[in-house]
Formats: sequence, C-alpha cells, structure tokens
Amino acid sequence: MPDFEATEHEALEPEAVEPDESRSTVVPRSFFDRPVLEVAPDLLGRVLVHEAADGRVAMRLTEVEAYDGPNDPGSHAYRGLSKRNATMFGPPGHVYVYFTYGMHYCMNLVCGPPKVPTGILLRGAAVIDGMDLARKRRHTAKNDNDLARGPARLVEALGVGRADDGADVCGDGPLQLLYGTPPAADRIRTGPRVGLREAADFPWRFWIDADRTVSTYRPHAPKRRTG
DNA sequence: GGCACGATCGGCT
DNA sequence: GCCGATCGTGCCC
Repeated sequence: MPDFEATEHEALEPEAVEPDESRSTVVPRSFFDRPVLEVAPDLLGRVLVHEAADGRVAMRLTEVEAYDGPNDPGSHAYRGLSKRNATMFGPPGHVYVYFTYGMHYCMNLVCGPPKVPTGILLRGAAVIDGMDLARKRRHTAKNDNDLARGPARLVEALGVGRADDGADVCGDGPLQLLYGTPPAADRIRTGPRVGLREAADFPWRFWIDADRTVSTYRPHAPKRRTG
C-alpha cells in the first residue's frame, strides 16, 4: 500500500515530484482485479511506459475516469458486447483503445474479472521521460504541461494507436504500468466526468489537486452556478 | 443501406 | 467561449 501521509501542503503549489522511477516495478495483474472505483484513484501517480520503434516515453498519471460497464449509462459497454468494446470484456490489465470524433484515439485500462466490462479512461499525465519524443509527437502543444493533458493528447504523446488495443500492461510487452509515486491522499480530488451526456452526475473522475497536467474541459451538462 | 453523433482538440473571437 | 474537422460505430429502416 502507498505510504500516505496527511501532512500539510501549500494548497496552491503543484505537487513536487521528481522524475524518479525508483519504483519501477511493473504492477501485478491483481492490481486491476478490484472494483473499478477502487482502482481508479489508485492509478494516480502511477507511471505508464511505452517502448515504440521511435523511442520510449514514460508519463505519470494525474487524471482518470471510471466507467462501470453494465451499470453505467456513460460506458461504451452499457449496451453489451460489440466488436469495438470487446477488450473491455476481457481480462484486467489490458488496454482498450478506441477511435472517436473521426480523428482521435483514447485509451482505458481494463479492470475487474473477465466478462465484467469496466474500464478507466486515462485523461491526463505528466511526461517524465522521453520528453523530446513526446514533444515531436505533439508538436502543436504550447508547453510541456499540454503534452498529455487530455485523453487524446495523452495517447498521441505516448505513441499508442489502434494496434495497441488489447495490449497487456502487466507483462514484458511494450506497454507497462509501473508503481511510480502516488500522491498524498489529501491531494486526490473527485468530481463529475467530462463530456458525457448520460450519467454526467456520477463523481467518477479522479485527479491530483493543483496539477497543471489535469485537463479542464467543459462538462456536457448545461451551465450551472455553484452555490 | 442510411444516418446522427461522439469518453476531443485546436484555432479563432 | 464557440465552432468546425472528420469517420467509425451503433441503431433504425
């Protein structure tokens, strides 16, 4: 378990994290074989690595969204098995990659037991290794915080595509999830998911407070005033 | 076989 | 803050 400390921090300062991969052990499959709402916040601070033909990029996860399959009207798997979402019905610890808006890819990490289609959308990360390659892949990014800020940007910076659908992140393959350095418990925030018409009210989005690589897109829901 | 729209992004106002 | 790009997928006929 992570050594969470309830220490005080400077609320407006981003968490200081060294690009340190000392905790570079690949997570076991059992990490994903838990309820999706338990895995999702535990993904924050973990490190996703991709070794491609053109080089290696590693990134620390800062924002995720949980999708609870058959119980979740916002999930791609809500209406059952299809050719596109088949990976979500498979074993945990694999990636579900899909194409959307005619031009973007996004990726999920599959959780839970086989046949229970839950997934966690990766929405934001900080590139900690392979910065130059990530900048090349994301040449339109205005600054390094934008390299993997947003689900389609994250996938592009990582060099992942349709061919990676189904890849295992718990083994020796080109995609691996490392333990990394989780944030302190009081740094984890939760709120509604982004861009959904259905089930927009479920607070199943998790992110690291004050992190500049967390995406801040408008919700699909109509404008509302808080308070 | 046809059609409406999406777990988005980047550029422009 | 708003809008267009661009096409696979699901759903209906």
